[in-house]
Amino acid sequence: MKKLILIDGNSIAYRAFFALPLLNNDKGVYTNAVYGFTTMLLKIIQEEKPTHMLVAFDAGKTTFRHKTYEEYKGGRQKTPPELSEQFPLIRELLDAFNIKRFELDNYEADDIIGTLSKEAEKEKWEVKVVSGDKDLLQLVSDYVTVVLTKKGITNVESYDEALIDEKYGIKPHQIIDMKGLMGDSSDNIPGVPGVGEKTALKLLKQFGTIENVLDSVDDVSGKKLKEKLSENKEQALMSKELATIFTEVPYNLTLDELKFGEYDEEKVVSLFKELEFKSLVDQFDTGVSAAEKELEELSFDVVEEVKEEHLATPAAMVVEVLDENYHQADIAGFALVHEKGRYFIPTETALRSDLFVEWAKDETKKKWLLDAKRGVVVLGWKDVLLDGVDFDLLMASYLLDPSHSSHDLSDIATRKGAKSIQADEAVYGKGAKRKVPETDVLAEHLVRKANVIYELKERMEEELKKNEQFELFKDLEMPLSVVLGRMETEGVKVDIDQLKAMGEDLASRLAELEKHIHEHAGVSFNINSPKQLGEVLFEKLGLPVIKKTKTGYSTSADVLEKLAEDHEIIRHILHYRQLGKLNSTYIEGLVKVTHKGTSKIHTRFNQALTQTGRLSSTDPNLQNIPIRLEEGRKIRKAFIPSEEGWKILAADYSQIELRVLAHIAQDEKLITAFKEDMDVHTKTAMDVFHVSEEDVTSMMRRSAKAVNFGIVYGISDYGLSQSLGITRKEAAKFIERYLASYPNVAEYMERIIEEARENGYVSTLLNRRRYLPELTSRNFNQRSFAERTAMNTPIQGTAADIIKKAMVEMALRLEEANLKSRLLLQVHDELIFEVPPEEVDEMMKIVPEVMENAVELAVPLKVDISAGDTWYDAK
DNA sequence: TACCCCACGC
DNA sequence: GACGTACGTGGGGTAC
Repeated sequence: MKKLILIDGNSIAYRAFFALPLLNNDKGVYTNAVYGFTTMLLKIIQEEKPTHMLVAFDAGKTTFRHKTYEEYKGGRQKTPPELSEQFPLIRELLDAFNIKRFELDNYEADDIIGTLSKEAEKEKWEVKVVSGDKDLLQLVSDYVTVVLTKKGITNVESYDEALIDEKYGIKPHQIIDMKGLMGDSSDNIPGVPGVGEKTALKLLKQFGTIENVLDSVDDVSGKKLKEKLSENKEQALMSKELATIFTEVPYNLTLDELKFGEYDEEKVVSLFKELEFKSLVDQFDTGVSAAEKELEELSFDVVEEVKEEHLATPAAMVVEVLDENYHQADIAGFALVHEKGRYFIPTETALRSDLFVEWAKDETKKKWLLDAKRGVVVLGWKDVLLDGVDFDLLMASYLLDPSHSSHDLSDIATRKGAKSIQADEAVYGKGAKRKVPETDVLAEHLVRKANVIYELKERMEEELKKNEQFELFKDLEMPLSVVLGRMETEGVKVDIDQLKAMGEDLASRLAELEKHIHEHAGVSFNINSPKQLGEVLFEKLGLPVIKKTKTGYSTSADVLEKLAEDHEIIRHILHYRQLGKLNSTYIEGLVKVTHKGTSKIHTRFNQALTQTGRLSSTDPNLQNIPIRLEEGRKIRKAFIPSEEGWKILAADYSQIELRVLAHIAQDEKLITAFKEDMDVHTKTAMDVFHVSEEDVTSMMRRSAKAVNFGIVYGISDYGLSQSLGITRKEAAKFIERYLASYPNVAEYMERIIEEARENGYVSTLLNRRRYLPELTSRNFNQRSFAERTAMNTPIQGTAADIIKKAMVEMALRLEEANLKSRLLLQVHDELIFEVPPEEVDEMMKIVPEVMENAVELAVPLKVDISAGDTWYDAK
């Protein structure tokens, strides 16, 4: 049975505002109406357990009723600003709860509610209307109940036909007749003077409707009343009209769209935190609430010896590893859920079973996992091949909405309205306390997880298909996770002795520098402490303070650069910082994670994290190995092929983002520039400064490059001003000139923002999505940020799509051609391979071919490639 | 342990 | 006008 709750947003907000004292949070934002609204909402959800919900708001000042009666709602007190400023927060709240809200010019919330309640009634849904306004009672029927606030906000009364009859002695449809007669001072509906509730009801009991009353005025008892009725005939009819809810509002919603149930708990909690609704935060915070929730009984078997019957497919599969870093990690246990049953399989039982191992590697046996790469890699380390992965809930969740910061199964389950399960953290503990629990606890938790995966697979795929993201999911990200898993498992070989030698060299130079700096300062202090450094520079040495941070003086590189002239010590400090970074992050950091026996580093690529679709790399991050300064670049000499005589081959896309921009914006000038393989920064300089190629100075090119950079990364005028060392105004002018030079780009920027506002999201070439709810934010910064994101994400995201596609195709090609070459790393626009000497020539041909033809754009894609003995030499 | 500052890559 | 402004990861310091 479907149950629809329709809430009169304005009415409830007003009630809440006046019922509660003016609360505000520490930022001075008033929150009492939001708070009241929230408690009301939660109560309704909890008590009514609706399947569908909608909150309607009044839009604007005038409605069609003003045409009938100019004075409609006249004389009303203006909404207090303390209340109006809370409406955007209420909208935000509803969005966080994934509750549809709706408002429409010319119509009141009542009319929207009326229309939808009639609609739902036709479908025989149960409808509850929530408001503080008695007018709504006219909607009551066999299917529709109206819940009116009594005192305060959570004190309510449900009206059905019987209660209306009991209270008023009339039918719901007569409510409008009652209003017509008695009027409504709050809406400035006149009614008939001298007629109040009592008289109105008496008349209606006798005559039924206003029309009948007026037609039979002669039969009305009381001389005065007769007179009043005759005199105010028109007014009474008009009043009835005004009180009548219009139930044919044109709306573009379907009832199905009002579905309620899946929402982002994180968003809700973070909004509650922002609003300082402490009690609600406690109630909602994931760990707590999930742990407290009663879990439904779920039966399962613990497998003692793997048999055929345990291995039906398709099967949801959990390969549990507690360590965040799954490389060479212990498996805590397995769970399988399929149509034949639910099973927990202890690690050893599974791994020593030939049946299980054969099943795992059988491509035709379909497996559904959460984080397939994790499962594949961890089993790979145990020499168990996992094939036939047919569904990855992690990837599905990420593609549907990358903005969720957690893809913990319990979070996904909550969001998607699946059976709730405990968060891993609640079962395993966190930090130092994290450990494998008792077997029965573990077994049940794993089975529950597999069960959720099993439950959600179809629905997630449906959603992906609806979004036209199924191909992206199935043909790109899923195969890519296998490719990435292989890259991670393969690892990159490092020359550990060379790293250590560089470290020793750095250490001694750092000691030298430290001595110099302390001498210059006249005091011994920790140079790595921004606090101590700030005190030395700005208090002891009295250097001018350029910038402050929240906690003290800023000592960032750009600040220090500005002080370089003022004191000799600054150069040394900058150098110290540079070498210190190299030593701690890159030398010590890399040595720490290099496997002793194999001298290899196994990073993990996070495929479900960035908002744009790029990958990220952790433990260690191999996507930020130094290159720009020679000193740091030398680190790359330590990255070597894993086999004697092999080469490192690096292939990078040239200006892929700007090529993508040229394509998306269909900008002829840019397209031509790329077709002619021009230097794009020089070309930009020519166009922006209106000079010929010969007249482009290095300064102009540098500026043009910075602007192009800004376009690609979506930086603001402020960001551009920082990178060019100019004022914000100048930077803004610069951007303006750029856009004037490339009108199609300017047009694209406008169009994409408009489109994003309409759709609520932007997409890439391969339909990757990013939702941008802040585009309608009342906060200038949030909105501007969302606008830049709207412009930038399709560019960066499409570039990510392209290289991902190239990776998947490259893996296929290597296999087909039976090549020994291996893909090792991806650095956003660059692929790193290790290649046996006899394959170098072939790879130098194949790699660019695959990369350049990954997709077809209006401009050619260009790949630069080179090979060398180390990563350093592949330049 | 959580946060800040700083710095590396794209 | 809006006062904070590409995306990531990681190391070191510091306050709790």
